[in-house]
Amino acid sequence: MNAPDDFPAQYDHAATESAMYERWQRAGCFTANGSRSDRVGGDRHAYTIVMPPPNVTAILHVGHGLNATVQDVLVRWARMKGLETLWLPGTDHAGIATQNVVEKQLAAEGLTRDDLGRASFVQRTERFVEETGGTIIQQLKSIGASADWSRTAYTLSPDLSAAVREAFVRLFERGLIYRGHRVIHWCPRCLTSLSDEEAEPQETLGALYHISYSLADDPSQSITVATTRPETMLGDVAVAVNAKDERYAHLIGRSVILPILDLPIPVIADDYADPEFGTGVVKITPAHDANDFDVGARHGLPAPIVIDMHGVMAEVADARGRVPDAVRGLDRFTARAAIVAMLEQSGHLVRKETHEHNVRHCYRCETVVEPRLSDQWFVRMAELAAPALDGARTGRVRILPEKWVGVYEHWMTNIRDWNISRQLWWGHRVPVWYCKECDPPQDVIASREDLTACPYCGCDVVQDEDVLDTWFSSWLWPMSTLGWPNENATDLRAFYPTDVLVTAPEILFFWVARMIMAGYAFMGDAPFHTVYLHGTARDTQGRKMSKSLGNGIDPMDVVHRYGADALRYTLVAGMGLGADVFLDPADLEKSFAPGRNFATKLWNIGRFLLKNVGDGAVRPFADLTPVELSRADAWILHRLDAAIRECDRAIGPLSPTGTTWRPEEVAAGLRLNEFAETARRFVWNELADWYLEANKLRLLTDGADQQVARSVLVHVFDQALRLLHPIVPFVTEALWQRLPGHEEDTYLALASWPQAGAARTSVAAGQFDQVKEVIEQMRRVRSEYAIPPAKSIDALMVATPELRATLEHEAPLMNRLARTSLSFVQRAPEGAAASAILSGGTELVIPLAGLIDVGKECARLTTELANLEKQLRALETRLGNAGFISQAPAHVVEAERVKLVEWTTRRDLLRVRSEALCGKG
RNA sequence: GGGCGAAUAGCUCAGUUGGUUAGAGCGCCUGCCUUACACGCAGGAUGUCGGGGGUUCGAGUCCCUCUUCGCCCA
Repeated sequence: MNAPDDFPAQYDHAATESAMYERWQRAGCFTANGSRSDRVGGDRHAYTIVMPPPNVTAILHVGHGLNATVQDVLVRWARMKGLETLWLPGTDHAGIATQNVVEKQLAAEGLTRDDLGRASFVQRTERFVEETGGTIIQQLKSIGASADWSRTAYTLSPDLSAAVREAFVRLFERGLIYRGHRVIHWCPRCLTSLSDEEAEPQETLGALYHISYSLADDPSQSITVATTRPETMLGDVAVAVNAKDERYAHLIGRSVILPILDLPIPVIADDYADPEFGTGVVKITPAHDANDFDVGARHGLPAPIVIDMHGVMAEVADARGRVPDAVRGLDRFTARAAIVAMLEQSGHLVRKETHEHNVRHCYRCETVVEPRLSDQWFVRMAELAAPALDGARTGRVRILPEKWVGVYEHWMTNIRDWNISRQLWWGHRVPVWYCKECDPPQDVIASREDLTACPYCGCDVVQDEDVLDTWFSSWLWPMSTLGWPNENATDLRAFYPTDVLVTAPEILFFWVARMIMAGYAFMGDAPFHTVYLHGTARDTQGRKMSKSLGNGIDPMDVVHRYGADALRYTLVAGMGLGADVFLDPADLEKSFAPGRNFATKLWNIGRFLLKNVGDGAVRPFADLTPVELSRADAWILHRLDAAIRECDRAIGPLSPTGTTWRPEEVAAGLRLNEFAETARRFVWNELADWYLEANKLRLLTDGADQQVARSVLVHVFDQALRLLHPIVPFVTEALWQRLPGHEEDTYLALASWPQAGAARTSVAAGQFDQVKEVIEQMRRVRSEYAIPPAKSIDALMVATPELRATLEHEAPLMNRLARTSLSFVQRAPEGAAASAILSGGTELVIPLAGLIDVGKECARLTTELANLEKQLRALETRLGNAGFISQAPAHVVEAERVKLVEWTTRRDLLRVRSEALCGKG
């Protein structure tokens, strides 16, 4: 099994990964069993993460990879901790996005959705989803995502659609869903309304046009309004000034003449007019601006519509005679130029200045959004927001990084009603029917079941044509995927509430906040206790990776070239809490080689181990007695304990101790980069660089000690593989399967998480640190004086009495690793020599007559001595400070005293060396 | 315009309640194909912790202020 042939010097990820994933799946490693959850009488705590569902037709990009990797690390860790772990995957039907793609295909065939009609358009979209959907699921598998695919959900599936209906009807019955007539965001390309969140503001350099309106009763006077959208003036019904604005107070109640149309419109007083902005006079266009709509409503003004659904100038409603022939039929932006030209010609354009402002764009097609007056369905949010806000404030839900808490609270406290209807065909149809004859109690009928006749009069009914916002299904995701609204569903009882929600901050409002509201509204509890908002993948210039910029990295490309483990390692290691991950799309080697190199390093530790231990039986680690252990053994076990503790601390508690997070633990954990770095450092810099090197001699010498070394080595590597498994699952599993004593059909993916022993100082481990320091100092001297690596050199040690026996015993090891020939002496000899003072006061002297540069060594000693004396003086001052002694905690003062002794000894020894080499003074 | 946050080595960033001589990775320099690994080994250099002020025995860490940058919302 471990023949040299299948253990090449370099790890072959391609030969390992997909086969390993298959084995995990066949063994059911990722399948959760609800009946084992202690919430339904089982014997294990449950741990659940619901995967943010990618769009069903999406192709995996780095953002998905990053998101999935974070979740997979957490889930694999929880699984190893022995929890009944469910990572529930799925996809989102993505209303606008998917419909857009299909419409583009149709356009290529010269067709529109209207040519097909609703039913066949939906059919065609379903077919498209069947053909192309699911690609991303295969891709997630290839990066190692250990989701429970047997539970894969889809927002448009019958079960989840039923949940959507249930949620809608319940909210309708509670009076929280209503039909509203108001100005909403409209995409003239997608031909649908958008929620506030879907209309994304973008900084745009536009113009502010100052237009003069003459007074109707005195054409010699005029006032100037400032607007960024002059084309909407055709729909103006008033100009507003602030009542407190003395400049205009005398005009209130009079009329001005709307240029071009020559229509008199009133000057009204409204606080909406900001005296500080522009000229302080604002034109009021109720049908084409949400704020103006409110002003119009306050003043009982009409709302003429002069722009149609396509963004084209037209007399749509209440607008007879308002759109001149010259602009009728023009696109809004063309019309803007035409209107400006007309104003210029008639002398009404006072001036035009460049103006930077935010213009909202459709988040799916980037088209500039048009405010549009229409009838839409809204969810009343304030009542839903209250418990969700409370949940964050009381610590029921924590949001990490904490800087987002403020943003969340601000949004929640200023929440606006949610427009949930979309004029699309792809999605959940609004479950509302209109009776053709009678007038039902709430005017319309919201129903869980499809209606064919009015339940009140039996007459014909028609269903609302609109579909629901995609996010109206997404916000139910943590419940609906577990079986809600069936409150007896095993999964719902076993796994709800879930634990952590991992996503990008961009969808904090779109999705996360709404899920929390839905959780409280429908289940009476938050859907998760932790929101982990990770960073964004960016290129080296800090630009977000995106398809349109062409600066993305294809994760599949990385998987093929460097392996899934390399991808995951790079993403995790680069990801501070909430920090963006910087990658170079032009140089994959730079970004991903470190991950691949680490996998190879692990692989080679495995090779070394197999070569030196073989795959036969090894003494069980538990049988070893402390006296059998070498100092190196004690040291690596001590380091292992420390590494486990640090990893645990970095990744943090699985869940809050009680039902809410205590203030001191709110920010704890989820430092995946620290977790990765700690584990890497242990394996590479401690296990490989020191323990393996220190063990080479022992492993070559047959006998009882060799058996101890083998046992410790296998144990420590086994533990290290466990620590690293959540980050680099493939290479660790492949190695773990080859460990001596591995039992058939057992998987690292299900192995238990390492447990740290009690924290304690180990004398033997401390002694090994001394040995290590000697070797390091010897290497430094060798390097400094360019002593050829192969040349062995003599070195003298003046050891303190308590260390002498230890150091003598470890001399063979030191000689081997530092290429020295050590002798122990009572006092350092005179003469040209390089030296080092070790902690604890041991002196290392390397007589190098002829080899060393006395001046150089002298200068080095002098600098070291000067630095130390400076530090020592500062320390003495601190200890001489009455305030410090009396007010600092005792352990801090004590530590400073210990330091004083240590540094003084060192200073004295350095001074002697310095004087011996450089002469006194 | 309102709110939130950031500024630490050449680059990207750690530094969770103030308390070792401020760390890591990458990059850079020097030397090594030392029988697990050159995707490797050994050694090395690099910081007025953005400026100023304050609180404190003690500040990268807390407070104020200025500068620069970012994010969210209007």
